[in-house]
Amino acid sequence: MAGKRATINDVASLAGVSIATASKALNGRQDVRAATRERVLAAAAQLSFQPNALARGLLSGQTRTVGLLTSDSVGRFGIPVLLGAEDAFGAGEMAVLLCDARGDAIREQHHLRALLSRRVDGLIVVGESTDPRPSVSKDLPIPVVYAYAPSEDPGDVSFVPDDVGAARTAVGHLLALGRRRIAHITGPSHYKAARDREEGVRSALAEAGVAQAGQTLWGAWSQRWGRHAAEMLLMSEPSIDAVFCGSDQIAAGFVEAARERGRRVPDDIAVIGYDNWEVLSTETRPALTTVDMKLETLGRTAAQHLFAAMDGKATPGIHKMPCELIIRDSTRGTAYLWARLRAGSVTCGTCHVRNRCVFVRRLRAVTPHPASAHAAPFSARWRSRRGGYASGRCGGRCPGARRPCG
Amino acid sequence: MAGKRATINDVASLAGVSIATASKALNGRQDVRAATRERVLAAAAQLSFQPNALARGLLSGQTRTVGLLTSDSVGRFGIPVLLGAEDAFGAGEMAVLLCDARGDAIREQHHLRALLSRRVDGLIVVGESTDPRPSVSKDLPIPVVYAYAPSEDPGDVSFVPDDVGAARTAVGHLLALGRRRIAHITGPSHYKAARDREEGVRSALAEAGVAQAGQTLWGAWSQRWGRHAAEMLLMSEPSIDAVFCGSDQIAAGFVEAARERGRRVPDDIAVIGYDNWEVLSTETRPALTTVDMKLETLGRTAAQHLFAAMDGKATPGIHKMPCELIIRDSTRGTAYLWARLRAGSVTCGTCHVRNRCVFVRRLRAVTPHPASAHAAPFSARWRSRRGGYASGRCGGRCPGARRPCG
DNA sequence: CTCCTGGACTTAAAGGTTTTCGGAAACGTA
DNA sequence: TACGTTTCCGAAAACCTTTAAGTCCAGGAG
Repeated sequence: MAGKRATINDVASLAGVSIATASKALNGRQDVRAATRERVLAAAAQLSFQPNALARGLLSGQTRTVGLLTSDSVGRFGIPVLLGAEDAFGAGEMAVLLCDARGDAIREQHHLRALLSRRVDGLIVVGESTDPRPSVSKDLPIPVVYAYAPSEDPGDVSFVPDDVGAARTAVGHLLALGRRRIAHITGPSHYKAARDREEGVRSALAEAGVAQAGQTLWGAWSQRWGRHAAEMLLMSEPSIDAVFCGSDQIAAGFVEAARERGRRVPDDIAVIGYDNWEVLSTETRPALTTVDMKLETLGRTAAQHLFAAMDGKATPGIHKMPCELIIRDSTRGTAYLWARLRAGSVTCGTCHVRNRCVFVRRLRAVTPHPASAHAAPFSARWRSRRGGYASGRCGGRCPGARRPCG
Repeated sequence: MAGKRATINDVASLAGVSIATASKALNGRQDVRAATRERVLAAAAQLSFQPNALARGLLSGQTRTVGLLTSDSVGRFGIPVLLGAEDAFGAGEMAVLLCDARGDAIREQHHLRALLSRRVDGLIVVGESTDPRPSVSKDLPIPVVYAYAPSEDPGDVSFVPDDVGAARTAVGHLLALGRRRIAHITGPSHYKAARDREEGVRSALAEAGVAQAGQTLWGAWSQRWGRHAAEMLLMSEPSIDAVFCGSDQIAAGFVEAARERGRRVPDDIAVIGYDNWEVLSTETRPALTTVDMKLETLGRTAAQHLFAAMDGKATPGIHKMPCELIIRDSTRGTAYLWARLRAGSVTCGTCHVRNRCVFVRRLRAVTPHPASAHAAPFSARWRSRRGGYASGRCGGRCPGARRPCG
């Protein structure tokens, strides 16, 4: 801890100029001789002067600070959004004031007042589910953007994942693999996310003229429900060859129970999860094909639009952000991959590089529909060195991969 | 969005008093007639006046804001600490300014300057591992507290989990269960956390005069390493009856591989994890006995000590925070529980209530050493209604339980 | 009557910075 | 010398709130 903090006054007197000149020199403005500026800068460095953001903000009316109001940051969904937003802001000179209301409206009002009194330049409200939430923007002197949970007021700016589209893509993937007996297990029906995904499933199946295998099973988001549902489903619909699950937890439970019942994944039943919660999706065997909601991107986009709104360029409405299907071993099969490859939109589920994975390149080189190209690029020796868990990995040779695969 | 924000000046003139009187009325101070105060308050409400925290802070020199500097909030460990801290601050009128340096020292310096220029009253630095990190507190005009990762400077205030003690407790639990062939699988040896836990294991075993089964296996924190290590260990030390794992991921991998090799958990081998990462520890079968580092408590404590430090009551040094062993099915066995019960420190792994779980009460009532009391309170019918996964749950009847069990 | 007391209110300063405007000096031109 | 222009710098206002100090007045005591 040092003593008193230096003010521009101290800098000015040390440099032998007035505070006005010091201010101009420090802020790189005109009307200061080079030699004088030099002197001021030297004095500032000597005193390790830090301009007082409070005084500056008081004068300019801008604090270069935004509020991040979350209703439940314990939830897994708020965090990535928060990080994406922090990322976008941090790139500039913005700071983030974090408030967690814990789902309590009173506490939310309290935090809102605190943020307002701190004169934040903008506000991001991030929710814990995709169900619409009450607007806070009424009569607020600053722009507000909603992330993950949209505002009930369509005049507000909201960003949500496109659950309907993602479910449609997922089911399309199963159909392209040739699966025709497709079941759907999901969470509680009072979640809009569950209902939206169900809508996507229905629409994709209807479009293909395929009937759903059994009824949609509504339950919880948990692994336990996945196991339970698997038992019920395998009893009532023994002929299913694919399942779309509303969460990775459900999918992990399903895979476990199915295996115990003697069904192989993906050979007998292809399984798709949701959320790309990596501890589950990449660590279970087989690794789960799953929907990644790109929540960090969503948060970043929300932050960028908040910037735009602070410049007066608001874009009202509920913006649906595209999700991405991450294809892994639980839907191994190449027909669909091949089609996506032509369209140029295959992403390696491990290294996250588009069209670069050795696996995909090999696939392109060999044949339009190789029967089991997925594990092909890897020699038995290489696989055994890796403990046998390497199938579908690209062996770390992807150029530009974020992390080595395998 | 409303127009211009009201200042205390507007309030004063609307109420027909001077700004000094308005300030006094608003802040509930003496020397204001009741009727006048009434008038001012009404005016403030009418204009929805929010005092400008900037101006207030400029004058008082206190912003009632603290900085939270994290080196990697993506890590699982930073988040709970952050939440605990936010919790402690939010209870007062403090706000939290969040900065994520992403492990980059340059960026950290940048954020530090930004926080300083915003005149935060204090700073919490939270790290992503328990390895000591460089101090930032040199010549800082504000108090700093380190959470999870301690500062290299022993003169700073740091809070870290007591990894040594937790490992000792965990191994003590295994010994009390009668296990004598105890192995240890953990993460990379360049992690202080791994080395500390190893020290705890060694000390507990030495104290009991029991030799460790095989060498400590150092690897990664991943599920894959758990599987791999299990294969190696079951080959080289087939007689093991317990394993202490450095993380829940390792433990989950171990359980999976052990089961495939025909070993039952916990009957043949008792398994303990670390972190109490609930998606793994409660959802795997059997649910994992594991060490909970109480990171939220750690964060809260750090925040409280920051308050104290802001009052000049700093408590330098590295404070080791106690961890808690959460006993679940993967070490099912009652001898040890019974001993802990006498000491009054058994916590139900599901509902987190001390000594209240039906299981524990039943245990107390029946016999000092029931052979299989764990599943006893549950009728076969109740279990089948629950899908058979209910063993060890208390059936939701715990008084004061945070959430229904089972 | 004066003096004192205390209550109710106002004035003014302070806090640190930015910005506008005016002043002074230097220089060139008539 | 007189005057205009350019360059550099300083004085002061502004931002909004809090607070110490001061004013004013009514009422009580002497």
